[in-house]
Amino acid sequence: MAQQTEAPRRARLSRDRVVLAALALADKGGIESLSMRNLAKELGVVPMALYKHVANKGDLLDGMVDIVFSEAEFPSDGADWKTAMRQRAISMREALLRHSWAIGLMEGRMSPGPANLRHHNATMACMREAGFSFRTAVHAYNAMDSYIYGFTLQEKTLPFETPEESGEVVQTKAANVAQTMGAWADEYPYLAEIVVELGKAGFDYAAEFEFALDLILDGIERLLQQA
Amino acid sequence: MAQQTEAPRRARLSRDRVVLAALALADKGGIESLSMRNLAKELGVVPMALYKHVANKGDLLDGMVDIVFSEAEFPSDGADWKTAMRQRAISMREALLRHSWAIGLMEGRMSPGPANLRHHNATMACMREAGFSFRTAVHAYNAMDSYIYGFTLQEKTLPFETPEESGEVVQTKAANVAQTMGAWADEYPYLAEIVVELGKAGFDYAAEFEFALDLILDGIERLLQQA
DNA sequence: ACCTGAACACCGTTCAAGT
DNA sequence: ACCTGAACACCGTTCAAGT
Repeated sequence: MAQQTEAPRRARLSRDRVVLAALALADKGGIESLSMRNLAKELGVVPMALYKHVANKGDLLDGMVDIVFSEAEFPSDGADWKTAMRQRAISMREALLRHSWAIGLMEGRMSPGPANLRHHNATMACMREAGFSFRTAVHAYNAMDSYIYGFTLQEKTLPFETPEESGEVVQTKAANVAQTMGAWADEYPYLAEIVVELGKAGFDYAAEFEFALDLILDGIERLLQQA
Repeated sequence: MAQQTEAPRRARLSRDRVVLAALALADKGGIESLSMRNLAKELGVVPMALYKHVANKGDLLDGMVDIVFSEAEFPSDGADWKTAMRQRAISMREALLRHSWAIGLMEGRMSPGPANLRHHNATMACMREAGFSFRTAVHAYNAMDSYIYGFTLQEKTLPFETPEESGEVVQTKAANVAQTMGAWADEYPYLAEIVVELGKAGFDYAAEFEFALDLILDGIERLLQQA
């Protein structure tokens, strides 16, 4: 009783609490703001207390990445492969936008978590059961994931804003570009076109994502028809 | 004369020497081994000496990224768009493999260097002059770059080795996967297929890259025929 | 003009100690 | 069993001083 009122804000630590707090911290301030020391402060604890619940910072990142996988939809049994793959891609982009620090960490970690395994297995299952050969399914999976990771990687850093937002950031970059181009602006007319046109109209990331996604899905569909 | 023999290994610093040494350091030990302090040591100088030649670490990275752009081929005037784009993609992948620390930094920096500007302008020029509309050229450029960045991002971290190499790393991951899967191995048959098949046969990254690259290029070509 | 040295506010992690 | 405190070997960068 006395203990409970003495430190009411300091619930017992656990691996889940540590990993979820780390995820929230990275979402808010970016991966570079996630330090063991900052995380400890956020949890009202001394840095070393964390090491009772995660082995080290890499183990912490493993846990965070698996939460991101758990947020991405995966194909359910018997779904039409093309709509299932389309939905998977859109859902994965959304999860990666919510947690953009995760993009470069999704495939590289050596200890994949349960959500990771479930996701990859379900995606391969969907393609194989739709009639794709093993090798063609690998090609198709590679094409889609490379596109998803690459698109979100750019989306996270590109300065072009969505049509709804102001063009403030674009104008900063445009100013920098103009400065760098200096007197040679005439040398780069097509680059100027991009800066001007996308600065004016904005950049609809969701529509842009789906454009090339459908281009790739149509290409994959053709592989199935040939086989 | 005396000065020259007194400190023969310590040539005058310059921005170029600093940036090139930083690039070599990142290539050798990864971006996490590139610190201002390590770089200074490599150049036989005290950390603070670097700040006379680069404004800060971000400015240093800007310089490094532009060197990577300078190593990637870009379409020359009047080239056939499809072969030029194919060659650009292959050359960009090769440059990114040599400098894989750069993948997430290529498009985000706010102060693009001269090689960066030249590359983007030449690529847009090639598409526009081939008859693509501005919007379609943007769609196509986005599709290709997302794929290139995403593929190399995975290639840099994926544990599958090329057919020529031993399967050592794959077996480490396979062991980890098996351990995580534990008694539920039967739940993930399609994942097991990947681990077993690619563990046996290896993964031909260059061929895999070109497979989906051609799929995308064919899709883009169809856009031109429709317009 | 260019380089140095000391200092400040940070990192991840180990180790021995407290409760 | 869980948390703490001090310490070690690191970061990027500022500021005042040297040559």
